[in-house]
Amino acid sequence: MQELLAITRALDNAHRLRILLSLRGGEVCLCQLIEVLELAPSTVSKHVDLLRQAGLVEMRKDGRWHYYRLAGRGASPAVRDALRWVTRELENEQLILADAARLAGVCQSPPEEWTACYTRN
Amino acid sequence: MQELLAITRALDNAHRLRILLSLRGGEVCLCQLIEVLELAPSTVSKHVDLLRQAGLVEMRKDGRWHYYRLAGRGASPAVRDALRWVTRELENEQLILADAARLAGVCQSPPEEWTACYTRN
DNA sequence: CTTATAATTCGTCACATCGCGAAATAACGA
DNA sequence: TCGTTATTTCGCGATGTGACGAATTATAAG
Repeated sequence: MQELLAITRALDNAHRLRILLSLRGGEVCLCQLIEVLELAPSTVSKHVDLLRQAGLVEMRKDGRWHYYRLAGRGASPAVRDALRWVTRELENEQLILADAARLAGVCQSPPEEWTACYTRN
Repeated sequence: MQELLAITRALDNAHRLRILLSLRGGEVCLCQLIEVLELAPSTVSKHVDLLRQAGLVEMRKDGRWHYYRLAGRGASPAVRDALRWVTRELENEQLILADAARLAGVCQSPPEEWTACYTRN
């Protein structure tokens, strides 16, 4: 019960759903998610942490950057079903398609070549 | 997106999950759910209303009694997947089994033959 | 060592949620 | 009609959530 509630709680927020759908294509670092969602860094950090607590997302640190990805083979059935469910439901949503387009722009160049996250506008 | 959020919001509460699992076997009226959950009538009423708004349960009025059941053939894919998901995840939970046992006791006799809901203790 | 950048933690504020009891509503029965 | 029972609505209080900015930490670059 606790595991399922952690998952439903994590899924009960539009921004967190958008994060999950943004991770369909593979790893994305936090600063890229900030760009996509247009939220404060601290806010996005808390969102991904909640997704991680629910087991929906995994993290990898590479220097300054923290890369997030959808939970993989090791995930529980509850998590895998949840990810399939939300992906199937939302992948054709207008907002999700727009996020994907924006993310594609942000991912043109790797973060090393960016100008700074917070100083850009 | 709005439909999915209504569902995840409805699923993000232990009492509402217990209500859904209590409806696996068919129609149950509100006063029986009150017995199972041991919550105030107004509280349970609000919970089932939220489940109904999300499309997860349907209602039928029969005199004084309001009978609730899981959404059926007419339900959207999102709803049907959600119900399959939570049912599969929880049907073997300790608490859910206990609820089922209590509900079986409450359903021995139809509500017409009960002593009053709120005067019993 | 100093600076800059990515990310997190912390404190705060506005607002939503969940529980309850009291009161209102609906429907049956005497 | 009047009382009883089932349900809903309303208002309240305690608690949780989601947003932000400021301060802190970690790592890389100069």
